[in-house]
Amino acid sequence: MTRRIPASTIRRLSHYLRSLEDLEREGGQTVSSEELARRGQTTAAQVRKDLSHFGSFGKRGLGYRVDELRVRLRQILGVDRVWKVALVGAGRIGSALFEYPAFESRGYQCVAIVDADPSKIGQTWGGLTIRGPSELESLITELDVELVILAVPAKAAQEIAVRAVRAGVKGILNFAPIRLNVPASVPVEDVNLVMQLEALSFAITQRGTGA
Amino acid sequence: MTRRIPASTIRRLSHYLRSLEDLEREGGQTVSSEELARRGQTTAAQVRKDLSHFGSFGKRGLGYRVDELRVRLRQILGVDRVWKVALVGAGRIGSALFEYPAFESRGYQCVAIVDADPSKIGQTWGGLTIRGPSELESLITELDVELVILAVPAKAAQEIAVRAVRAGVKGILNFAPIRLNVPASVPVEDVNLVMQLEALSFAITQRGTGA
DNA sequence: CTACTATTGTGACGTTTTTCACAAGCCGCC
DNA sequence: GGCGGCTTGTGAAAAACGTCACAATAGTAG
Repeated sequence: MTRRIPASTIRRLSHYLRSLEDLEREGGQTVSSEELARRGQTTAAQVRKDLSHFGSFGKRGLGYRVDELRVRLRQILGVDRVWKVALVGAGRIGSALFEYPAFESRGYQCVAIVDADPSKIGQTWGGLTIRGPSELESLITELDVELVILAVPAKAAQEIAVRAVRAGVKGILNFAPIRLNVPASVPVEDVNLVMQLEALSFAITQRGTGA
Repeated sequence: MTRRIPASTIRRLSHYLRSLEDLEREGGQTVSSEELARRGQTTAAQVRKDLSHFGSFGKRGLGYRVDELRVRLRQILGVDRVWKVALVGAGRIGSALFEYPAFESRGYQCVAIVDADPSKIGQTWGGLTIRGPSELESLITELDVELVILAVPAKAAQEIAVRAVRAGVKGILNFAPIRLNVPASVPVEDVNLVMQLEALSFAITQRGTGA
């Protein structure tokens, strides 16, 4: 039923979950793989194959029950609970993230903010006081932080990452444009806007020349 | 020499380019596929295969000349020139992006800012006046905007996208959590932080249960 | 000039991911 | 209860992607 799951499957599951939430708001009771495919920019067979990695959730001839599949997907993705997050780096990006509504509403709860800038330390954002970097480990331990959002300059990122992992953090969302060196048991997701812009300029350039 | 290029290859090229820039700063003259692989979290064979899609840039026995390969990669990725960008949505995310230094330094020049909030229209950011949504098309046409960064709420995103494309925009960096419906000839890159967080929680959850 | 070292470029191979096609199963109707 | 329309779940086929191994070749030393 499950072995190694492709990263692309996970991305699609995430998208199916969003579609199911939309469907629920629209009052849909059941949905077919065909319909999920249409909303997810993929194929019906792909939807069924993705889901089949984890079990069989549909009824032949009928499709999937929207509420049931939504619950199952939330379990699979591990978002059927609250994740405590520490935001490290209270600059522009950090501030934008902190106010990002999709964030809290999806179970990612920011319980600590850390920044190195002395003029920021002690400020409060939405009831949360910004702490200094020296408090990183104690905050993680005491508040049971499992995820760190790393929004600090490249130079500082590696050190923070190592310390956070040592303090017990289980995953990192990394905005610094470097490859973090952490144990393989700690997943890291890189957010790399420059790379995405370059993918755009490549696609546009290619279209003009190549074909 | 070139057919259809995998998206993963493009991502890696982007990373090689960054490594080459680092190497140049460090004063390196030449570099082997081995060294690029080490810095790029991949294998030497993969590096050579990626590059071979576009030509043969190295010297056997010697490796690649850093400056030369950097120039070639910039051509391939289409970043050997300035791209004019319009930022649509001057909220938290838009503001963070606008100040993101990696941005301008890599040839993405923001030439227009648009927002629907009347209290924002007329403000200036770094010498640029924020315009209302009605001016979208004229700004794109008159300033030769080729890329749009879409940092508006989900509800508004689709309409803006269509209008931008009609006005001649060639690519979109989309922060709205929806799948934009635009012609296939216009590449869209989605920035989806929730998806990346869900990939983390999946990886962490899986590690605990599965194995 | 030859031998030796280093490292690329690439065809052959293996693995992973996607697509295809269809039997199995559910539902409603007569 | 049997028939027909739908839609899933899944092996098998195809395609995409990554790895391997090695011939080709640049440079160097003797």
